[in-house]
Amino acid sequence: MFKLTRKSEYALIALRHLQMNDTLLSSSKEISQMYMIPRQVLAKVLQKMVKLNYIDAYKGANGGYKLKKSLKKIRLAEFIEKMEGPLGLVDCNINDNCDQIDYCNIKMPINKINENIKSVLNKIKIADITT
Amino acid sequence: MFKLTRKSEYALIALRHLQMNDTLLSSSKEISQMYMIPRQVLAKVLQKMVKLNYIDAYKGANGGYKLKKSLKKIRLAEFIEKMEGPLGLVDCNINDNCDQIDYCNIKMPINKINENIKSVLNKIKIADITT
DNA sequence: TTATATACGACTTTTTTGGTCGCATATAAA
DNA sequence: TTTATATGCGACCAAAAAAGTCGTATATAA
Repeated sequence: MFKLTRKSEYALIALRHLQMNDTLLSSSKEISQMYMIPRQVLAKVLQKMVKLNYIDAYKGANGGYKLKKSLKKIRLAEFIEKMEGPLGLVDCNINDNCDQIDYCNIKMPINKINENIKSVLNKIKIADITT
Repeated sequence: MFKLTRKSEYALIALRHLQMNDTLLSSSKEISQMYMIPRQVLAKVLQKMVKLNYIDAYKGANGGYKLKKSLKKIRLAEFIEKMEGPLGLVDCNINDNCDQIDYCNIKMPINKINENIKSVLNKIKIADITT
């Protein structure tokens, strides 16, 4: 209703783990076991972060993941949006095929709130919440 | 993922309508038709707002709803929490029977973010987004 | 060559949300 | 006092989103 998906939680947990083990590689197996996260789910989250250039992947035996970007430089709102789509109080700001749009009396003001929330979340860096 | 439920949207739309028609009663039928909102769903939302003391209900023919509390005095975060449960980035802050809690490395910092978000949403009054 | 890692699409299950139905109760007005 | 029309509410069903699983391909260190 007004919270992150589990995938984003897993992502944050994984990022923190990678940060703490910055010198070595960490595999999805290792992380999933340590934090009781379903392996395959975590794997996909990690793969997504690879694509988003947050982390690097190394294939093959002894492979794993490693931070690519400093967590101090990743803004929270940006991260959430990339991981789980546009953030905003209501849908209509995002996908504009809303039946009620002609009758809706709260669209514009809600847009302002969305901007406020984004701005708050963008002042926060991932490192702020994992350190 | 990070937005209001439709019920809260409906609630906001209804509140605004009631505000504009402050002198008379508005029925759920009237509001549902005007904004293309399913009648029964809206009815429940209105009933909930009655229980929460935001609006007054008048039964019987010519009955309907009327604002009870000024929208200028209702804080957004408080409203959202009462309408759809605790708000926060992650569940674990709320319901503490989380399997991962012992292993989770982000709980406390996330709590701070939750407080930030709440504080932002609490500075906003319903009237701010319906006027 | 084998064991072990990532990559990824298809699929299923579970949970949450959205919406419907039926019936009880209250009340204004004919 | 009957009728039409409102709210109140619990049980139920449907749709959508989120969470999790499975199978298979590919890369690579030992």
